[in-house]
Amino acid sequence: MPVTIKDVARESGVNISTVSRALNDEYGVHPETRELVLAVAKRLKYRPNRVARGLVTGKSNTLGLVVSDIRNPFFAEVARGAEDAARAGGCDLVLCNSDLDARKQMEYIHSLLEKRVDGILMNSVSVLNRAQQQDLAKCPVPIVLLNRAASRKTFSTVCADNEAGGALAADYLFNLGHRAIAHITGPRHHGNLTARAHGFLRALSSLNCPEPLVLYGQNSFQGGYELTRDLLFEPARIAAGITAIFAANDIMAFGAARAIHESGRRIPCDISLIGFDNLELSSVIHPPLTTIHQPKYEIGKAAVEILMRLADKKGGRKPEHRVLGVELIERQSCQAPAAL
Amino acid sequence: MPVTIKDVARESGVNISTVSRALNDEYGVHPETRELVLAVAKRLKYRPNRVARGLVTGKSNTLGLVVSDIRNPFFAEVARGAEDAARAGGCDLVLCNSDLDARKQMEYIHSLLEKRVDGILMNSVSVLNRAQQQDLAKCPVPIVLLNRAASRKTFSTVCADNEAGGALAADYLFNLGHRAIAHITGPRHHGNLTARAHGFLRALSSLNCPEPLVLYGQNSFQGGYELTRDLLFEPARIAAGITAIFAANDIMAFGAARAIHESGRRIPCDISLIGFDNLELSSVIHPPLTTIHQPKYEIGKAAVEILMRLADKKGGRKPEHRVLGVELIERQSCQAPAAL
DNA sequence: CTGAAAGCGCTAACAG
DNA sequence: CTGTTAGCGCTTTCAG
Repeated sequence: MPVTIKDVARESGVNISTVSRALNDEYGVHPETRELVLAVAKRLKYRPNRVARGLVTGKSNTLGLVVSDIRNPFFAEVARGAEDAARAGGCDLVLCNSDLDARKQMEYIHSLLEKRVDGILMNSVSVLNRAQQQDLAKCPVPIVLLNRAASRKTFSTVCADNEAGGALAADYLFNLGHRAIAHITGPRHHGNLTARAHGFLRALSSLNCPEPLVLYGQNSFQGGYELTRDLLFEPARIAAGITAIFAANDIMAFGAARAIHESGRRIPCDISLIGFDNLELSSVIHPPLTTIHQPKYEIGKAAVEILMRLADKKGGRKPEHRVLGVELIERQSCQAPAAL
Repeated sequence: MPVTIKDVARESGVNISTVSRALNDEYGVHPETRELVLAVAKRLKYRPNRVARGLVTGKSNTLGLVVSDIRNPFFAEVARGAEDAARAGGCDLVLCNSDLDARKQMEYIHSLLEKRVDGILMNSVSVLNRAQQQDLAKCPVPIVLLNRAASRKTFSTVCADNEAGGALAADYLFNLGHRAIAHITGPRHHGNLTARAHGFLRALSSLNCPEPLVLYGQNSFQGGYELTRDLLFEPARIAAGITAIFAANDIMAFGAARAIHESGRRIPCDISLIGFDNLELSSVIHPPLTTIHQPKYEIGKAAVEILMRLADKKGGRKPEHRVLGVELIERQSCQAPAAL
């Protein structure tokens, strides 16, 4: 039904390969012929069938993006960066939500491969078992891991400098005068969060600050809420004198804020609170949250750029690793401790 | 490089068309042959090339999703619903961010058509000029408009019952005892917001409530903030006695909350605030926002279902219109006015 | 039930 | 510079 290259060829009295060249090549076709072909194509509203082209070229100009859940504002931002970069490079992005489920994730990967995507962006590989990871390693297209440190040699990675971010938070709180600090974070072994904690603790210790209280829990609003509630309500807690809290991410910080409010304390007068991520909402809550900015958009963008470079040359596809800088965004959730 | 249907055929000693049938058809092939083929396919780790298949069948099993910005949590939720439904139906979803820019939007549409998507979900068509809309109308694949009332006969639509939502807000505030109410909303002519305002005003008037103050501004955090600030600070404002505000959406409500805080007033003691959308963040802010829930996930899901049904039968592709219900989510940002 | 053959729409040598 | 000829990997008649 739609008009094909053949129609254009017939209508302009040339061979279809000439049409193809006129439409794609920069040269190798007489200017006049090209003009003619282009004119006819336009008149006929010809739209090349990209799947046919893909079949012969072996490239689909499509990238796959596998995130746990696009509703997570972090990934939404990454996705936007990725999509913009993909579009700039002439690629489409297909969206997959894995829910961090290994089976689902593998299904998506295979589905993407069947569609012959040119590359895949993925936010986590850690839920996969050994066999699955090896399966992935011999994937025919390049894969870049979002938000993962450069551990696995087989995949490219893009992530923020989590350790530096942790250190930034430490310096800031310390310089404000805080000495009794708590850090609330997710599970004990979680690549990014662990790196943040590490940077935080190291910076504090090099500042000769008393060791902070570190609480592990769920990496979620609820987790941040519960951890903080425990911190503030348990009378036996050493935490009695805590003047500042560093939450491993903004979501947890939101939970912490709720718990702080409920305890009748105020931010920042009674307790300073600092987060990590700089989600858009962190400027929306009251008081606006001071936090460590992660370049989410740039992470997506960089990942796609790596992917497209890798997809281009069939040869040297050496994995590439990129660590992006973070920065402190000072808003209104921190101040010097009351005691000072 | 990857293993093709030909390899499977050779390896199992049958013709490629038999392989094709064994893999796709439910019948018409001898059970033993089928077993054999399936076994060989598995052993060889055969993955059908879906673009090749698409070329001959004319279907890509791909849907396009064009939203203004996936970072808008509303669309992220819609996208998730759409993706889940698409996946359930064996389709992929390609993500496009139009920024509500007409040119970009048309480029995406054409790009999607070149990829031969089976259908398109789109969140707005109102930025397009007449010619562009007509162009769209004769699009070879079905299009469903998200979040649009069933005005245009040419496209299918899915949206929430905005008017009913506005009425819900009105009843709630009125029953709480509020009589001096303000409604802050976006531009004067904005399909959804207008419908909300309409439902709100109508319900109030049928309740014999004094007419509320309606303020038009930007449909954004900033807009909500500025409108509310004007409302609270302008001494000349009739608004002196306002006890409740209905914001046309949660984002504006967040802005309003900020302005209210800054004016030294408290929610809900001094002013009640109700939003619309029920974004996830609305339960995160302090105090948790009472709002009208819109079934965002379901909107995406319904849209994809319509699309897939329409894409299936080449024949009767009558546009379909669906209006989904809304509901009041009572949290802590509203109470009876102090005067009572 | 299975094989042979045609062809989806396009690109890519290879001649001319 | 342009036409001819092969396919890309698969589905789909059409015979057998």
